Amino acid sequence: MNAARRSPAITPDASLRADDGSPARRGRLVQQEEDVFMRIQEAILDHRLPPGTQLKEVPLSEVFGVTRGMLRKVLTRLANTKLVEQRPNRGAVVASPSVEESRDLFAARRAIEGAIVDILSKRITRAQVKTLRRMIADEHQAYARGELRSGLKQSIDFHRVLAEMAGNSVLAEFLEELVTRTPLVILAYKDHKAREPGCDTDDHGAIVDALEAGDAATAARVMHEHLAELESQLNLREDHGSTDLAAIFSV
Amino acid sequence: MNAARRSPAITPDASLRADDGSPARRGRLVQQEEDVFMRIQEAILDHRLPPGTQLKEVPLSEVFGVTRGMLRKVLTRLANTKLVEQRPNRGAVVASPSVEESRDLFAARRAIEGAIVDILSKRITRAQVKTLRRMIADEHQAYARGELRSGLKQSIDFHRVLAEMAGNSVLAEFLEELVTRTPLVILAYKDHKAREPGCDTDDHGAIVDALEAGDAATAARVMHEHLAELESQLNLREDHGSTDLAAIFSV
DNA sequence: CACACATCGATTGTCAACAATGTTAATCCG
DNA sequence: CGGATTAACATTGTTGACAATCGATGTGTG
Repeated sequence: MNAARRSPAITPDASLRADDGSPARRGRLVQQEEDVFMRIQEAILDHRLPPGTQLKEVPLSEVFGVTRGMLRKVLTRLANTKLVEQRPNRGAVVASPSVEESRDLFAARRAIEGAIVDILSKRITRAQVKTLRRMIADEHQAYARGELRSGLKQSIDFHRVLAEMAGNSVLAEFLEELVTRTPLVILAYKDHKAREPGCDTDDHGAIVDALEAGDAATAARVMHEHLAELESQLNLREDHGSTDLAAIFSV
Repeated sequence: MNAARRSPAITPDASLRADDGSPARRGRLVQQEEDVFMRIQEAILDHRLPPGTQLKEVPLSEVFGVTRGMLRKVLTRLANTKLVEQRPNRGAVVASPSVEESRDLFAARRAIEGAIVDILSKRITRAQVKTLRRMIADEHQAYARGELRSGLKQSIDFHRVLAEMAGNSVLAEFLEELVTRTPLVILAYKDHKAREPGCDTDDHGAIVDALEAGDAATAARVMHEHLAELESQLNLREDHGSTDLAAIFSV
């Protein structure tokens, strides 16, 4: 079910090195695992490790200075969140989300975030509104200064915080996974002819307005539109998925 | 965040044995892992391994005739679906869902299954309606014959199939997790004074009716009510969670 | 020359011994 | 005798060596 965009089997030595070779290890082996997990995750989400890249265990473990077993655990964790795909006996590769999967992801986000704002509209506090408003202001500032990357990160955090505030840990965890997967989908399918995808409208502000007013229906509607717009900025036409030989050789 | 209902550290030798000691192993080591996974999962969902039970690696691996490493992987997988809790350096125990977690779970199911019926109402086929109707009939028969366990299992399958039919793999996977966790919650919190919780109303039929009619709103509403009723049959009052000493010693 | 088959190197998967940590029980003061 | 300290044990966590598998390359044959 994965888009068959296969990148060459990069051995990413130069790409994401930098580990203190110092053997200053305490009981923080778990810390170390977390660190490796985050580093690889970030590399994937930045497309420093593009979809399809083979993640070989030995080179990677050497780069990070951890044992192969540890790295293996990290790869499994990344597979759990669908950022990498583990093929039995054939190693792990960076996931290539298919169009269908990407659409499903956005549909799922609509469902879950719709529920989140619905819940939140009934229990949001003054302080929370204030926090959200400040986040939006910061976000706008970042965009205004042209700091696209920072702005995007803050946009994402807005959605995360919304989920936390709703106080439903189950939904929050699900959304966390979806929000993490979103950048991979965006980078994989962003339409180069269109403008940079992102939450640089004022939908966030409108959502907070509705939440403050306790207007669940409006909040949900704006959230839906917001996500639909984000999705619409992507180039999610079918083909991609099935290596279309005819098209490739322009027959 | 877990209900502190701690059961004695059962070493479940007699409880779930039975493994072919025959060394008829082929390349099916992964099969074996799946088998152990399912066996433990079923034991948990049946409350043969009640919440709080310690799952020690050596005894369990011996019972199933697998290596400790294999069992360890299984425990991690079970922890991923929240059926067991892994405490660093202190082993794994069967999860004790808290009241809050249980409520969140039902709220999440409402959100996700609401979205599922909404999607499905727009694309359901004749054949699918027929399949669902047959499932409902079978389910009713089971209940009518007093086969409670079978009926419950079929009720659950109904929800699963609905998710599959909607064709959104992301939502389907989320729901799969929630549906799996539900029996644990039910068994942990079922109100012994009330009647056996389950889907033995005809809500399922009403949902299919609405789906067939393409009436998304009604389908979603009935689904909501259906889940709300199931939740209401549980004894989800606060306390449970924080070992209430005063109550225990009736001070 | 195309295709099936065998061999070799590279890579992943498994295991059993070892290390680290937590838990329990005994011991030693105060 | 209560409470802390420490020693012995039980349990989990990690590692490096070994085994199984895959993919590529080369070879033989119709």
